[in-house]
Amino acid sequence: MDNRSIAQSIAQLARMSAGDGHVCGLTAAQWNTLRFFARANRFSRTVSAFAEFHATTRGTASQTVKGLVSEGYLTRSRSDLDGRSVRFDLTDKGRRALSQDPLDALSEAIGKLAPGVRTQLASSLKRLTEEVAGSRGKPSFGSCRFCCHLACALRKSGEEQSYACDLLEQPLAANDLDDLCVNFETAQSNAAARARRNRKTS
Amino acid sequence: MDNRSIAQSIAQLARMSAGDGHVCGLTAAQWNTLRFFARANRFSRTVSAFAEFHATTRGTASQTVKGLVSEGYLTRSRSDLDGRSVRFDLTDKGRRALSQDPLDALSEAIGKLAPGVRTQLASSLKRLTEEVAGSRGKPSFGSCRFCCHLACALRKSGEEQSYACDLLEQPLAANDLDDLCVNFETAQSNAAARARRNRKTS
DNA sequence: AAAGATAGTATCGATTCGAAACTAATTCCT
DNA sequence: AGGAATTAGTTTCGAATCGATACTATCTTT
Repeated sequence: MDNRSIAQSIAQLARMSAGDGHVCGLTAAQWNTLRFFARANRFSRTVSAFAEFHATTRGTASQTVKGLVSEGYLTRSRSDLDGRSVRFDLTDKGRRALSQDPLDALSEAIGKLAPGVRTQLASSLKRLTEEVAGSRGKPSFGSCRFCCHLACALRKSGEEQSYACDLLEQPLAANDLDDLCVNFETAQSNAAARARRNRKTS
Repeated sequence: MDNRSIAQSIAQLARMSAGDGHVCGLTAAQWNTLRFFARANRFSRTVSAFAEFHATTRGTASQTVKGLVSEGYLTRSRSDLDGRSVRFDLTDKGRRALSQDPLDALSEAIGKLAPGVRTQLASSLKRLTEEVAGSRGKPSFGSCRFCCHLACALRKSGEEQSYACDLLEQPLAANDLDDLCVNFETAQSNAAARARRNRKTS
């Protein structure tokens, strides 16, 4: 099986699963949007971040989000840190809808793989995502847990660890660590970016 | 990393690669169509087979194909076996276009994986495709090489092997064996279908 | 304080898609 | 053999999607 066939089978799998049109009254674009806002952390639940993730324009993303807000799947709230910024959060209706996500057929199939095979698959996909994203100069969206901006500190009192984002200088809860973030960067890509900056200012 | 995240990263990878809009003047739908007609065998290069593969309707598929024919990427020819059937084949222009396929970024990334990892990935994807296709009662599209309808025979004269499709009763060349076919069936799914038929007629 | 960048929204036209209606050829069923 | 049911492909129509562009508001830089 050659590389091109494997690439196509990834595309094929995504197409079959992504909800062929309308399931539960939601379109494919709307499902993708709900999924994103369910997995993104509080810094990333914005129109811009979603547009980048979904590889579309902000205008299109804004429309899709607007539709979901008016149908009660998302709530809209302005940020108090940045007056331009708006954050969108899933409502209960949104969460309930996601429990019928057509993509679950794929999730379940993945669950049936042997544990070792599953882990191997996850790491291959992560690798491929970084590679492809890198080759077109886009950020690759990952979780804080593997991000170079994650700062850990042991609290004086007790054994508890506390986490924070070094870039945004904001605290992070332990169960925030696996959410997607726009600002995700690996140690490598960060070093590369730093080098680029230095070259420019010199 | 949970199953749902893995499922989403497959979707994400496909989206990033599938050509975000227009590359070389072709839309995402058109790229998918060209890819299919490049890989499908002569029994499967039809509107219906493509519609099924691409999880869309025959009407939509017909439109996309018509566009590619009028732009010179595909040729249209009626079948002489079945008066209803029409076969579409890639032109040189079509083949040339495919050499700039945006999906190649993913193919190349796959090529950089270690051989063992790559093989493991391919087999996981095959497994997942069958699983998901099975769960919604759709055929899963595979190559003759692994199909239960492949019949082999050793020619009397010489060591040469000859191949044929048992279902369509048509000869197959050696380099047809890796092309996609609508009629693909594994031994298991064939047995299941046979059992279903027997139950009905009894 | 002015210039520029960034977040989000609104509008327009082109494209896409799915549903349904339609033609033509083939197969199934007595 | 002859009519009903299927199947292959096309066409048409309306809804949804998307990208480009222009626009407002806020923040940042100088």
